[in-house]
Amino acid sequence: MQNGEIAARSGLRPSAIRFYEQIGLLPAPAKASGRRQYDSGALSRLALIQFAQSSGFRLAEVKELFSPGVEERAVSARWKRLASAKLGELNAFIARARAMKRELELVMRCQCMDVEQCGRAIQRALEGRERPRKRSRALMMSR
Amino acid sequence: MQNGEIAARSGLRPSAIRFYEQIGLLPAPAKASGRRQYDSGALSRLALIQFAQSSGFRLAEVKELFSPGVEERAVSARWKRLASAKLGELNAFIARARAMKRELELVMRCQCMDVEQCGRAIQRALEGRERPRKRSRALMMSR
DNA sequence: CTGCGACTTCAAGTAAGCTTGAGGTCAAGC
DNA sequence: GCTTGACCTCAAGCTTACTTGAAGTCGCAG
Repeated sequence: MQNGEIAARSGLRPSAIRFYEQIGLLPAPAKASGRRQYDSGALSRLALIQFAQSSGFRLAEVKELFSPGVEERAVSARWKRLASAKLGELNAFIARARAMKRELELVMRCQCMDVEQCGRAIQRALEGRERPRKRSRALMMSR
Repeated sequence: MQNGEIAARSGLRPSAIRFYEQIGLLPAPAKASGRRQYDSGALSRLALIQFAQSSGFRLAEVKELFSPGVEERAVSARWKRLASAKLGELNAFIARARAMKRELELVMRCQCMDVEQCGRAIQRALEGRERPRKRSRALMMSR
């Protein structure tokens, strides 16, 4: 199986496969006349990568899942550590998303005619409330 | 009020203020001997920008809020259009986050000893399920 | 006069996860 | 022998919201 085929089977693009290899997420396979030759193990590994990603793990974390620490020989142990941290992140994340929803619902009742008026209204409403010192960067949405 | 002061009052950094001006989010103020001189209107505008951001709007969307289309002279009308779109995104977003939670809870029951075994297990579990053709990129978490 | 701090401009760097482009190689088919 | 298509490498680009760095300007205190 070479790059085009494993890409098609995994639903990724050949460039993504090469990228994973480049960052050390996928081991470099044997090559025949310059071309990568993959076996079904590589396909399983890609499935695992994709599953982990869809569960919210970043590639760096997936990499961590693949490379055991001293006392974490079992994959399940690594999964559990990573997953419980991620669950915490997700909860914070959902809470933040809900707070945004509440703000949006307030916005839906906006009566302001111009930006100046609206800016002053927001400013008054926020007065006294503590301002976050550092931008939260907690939540981003896709395009 | 010059850059340092409006930055301190808004909780932003001077560089951020200049950046907003650069991308056309904040109108260029008058300058005295090369330095920007802001009035309280600028501060209100920054408050509005920050509020919009905290509600999940990207800067490009905030910009749209500031520049009316043909039939949308009132800020409230623009807010409503943007906010209802954003509410939809947020809901999709929360749904995705919850799906991730379910996956993570599955992962917490993982018994696999090595990556190969785990990859195969995932692969079997996913067999038959349709694979997303295009990566969703729907959700990202902060560090 | 010198130093200081706050400001200026402009360009480049950051994170994440890839994609895209340029330019080259390889085996098969006609 | 030539084209085609799939692959290769390497570097750079994409997105968002800024920050950082280099180098210069400004007014004021001492």
